[in-house]
Amino acid sequence: MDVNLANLNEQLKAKGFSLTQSRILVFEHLLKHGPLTMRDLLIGLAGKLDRASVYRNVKLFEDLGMVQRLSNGFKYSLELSDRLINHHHHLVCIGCGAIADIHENKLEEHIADIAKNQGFLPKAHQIEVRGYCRRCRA
Amino acid sequence: MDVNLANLNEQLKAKGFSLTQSRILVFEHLLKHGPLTMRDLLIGLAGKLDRASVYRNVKLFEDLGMVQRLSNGFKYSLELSDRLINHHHHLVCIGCGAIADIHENKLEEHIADIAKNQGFLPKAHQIEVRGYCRRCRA
DNA sequence: CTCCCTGCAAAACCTTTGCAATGGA
DNA sequence: TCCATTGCAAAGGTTTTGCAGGGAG
Repeated sequence: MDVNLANLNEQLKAKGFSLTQSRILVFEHLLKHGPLTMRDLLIGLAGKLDRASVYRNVKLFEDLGMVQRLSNGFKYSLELSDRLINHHHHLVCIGCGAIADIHENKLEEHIADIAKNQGFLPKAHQIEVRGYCRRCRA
Repeated sequence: MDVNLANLNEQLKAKGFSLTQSRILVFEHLLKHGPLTMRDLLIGLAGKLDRASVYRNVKLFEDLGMVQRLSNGFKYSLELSDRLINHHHHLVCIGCGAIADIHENKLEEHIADIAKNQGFLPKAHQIEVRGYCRRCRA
């Protein structure tokens, strides 16, 4: 069994849920296609799985902390959570659309500190910086 | 006229739109109640204004850059934009949906520095921290 | 064999749109 | 007055739910 599917199985069993074909399909689709809107996820799984089951399983995965919802402009996307993929943020160029990653531990700590100072228990966060990349700033 | 209403009027007139009772109601509701879900905005204005007009005017305000959407899981909240109120970010409670503001100049500088270090000219950014507020962390 | 899980269909929401009437400048 | 704007009603989308049958353990 694939290491990631093993992970899914482990998470489900730990809470008394079953490893079903439906759940494998949803999980593998997210694993393969990265951040997806619910709409694209439904389209991608159409014919293999009922809409209701997609919604129910996405909700379950979220409750288990295996899937997170990201803001993506005004839309929302689903992706496997930080526990399963590398956590990072993005610099998005308004000029050419290029996307660069941000990996900054100090920034992560900074945000965690601010949340704690307000009595908040942070679970996830997202940062998006929009601007011009080196080539487009001229 | 209230200084904020004057601002609304100015923004509308600059693009050839009218200052109507409906628009005043929507604007004042957002000004008074801070970040609101569309649902709460509709409820708050029920009886004074038709749903369709709320949607149409929120959309207009967004186009004019006077209102911005905040992600809140799969939902979203609306608030007056940075041009009208101070620039800030949000702590969103997964438990009860409460939204608290973050005002941290050091964080702003930190993000600007990271962008610059990658040759990036930042124009805008958004940060969202999701977790549990003091009351919900129990 | 026993429930949990799924598909189906309908219900419940949420958002947009067409049109005639109204009201702002 | 003139045309943007509104309310109404209906359509179009999205998400949730009840229930009976099917699959995992």
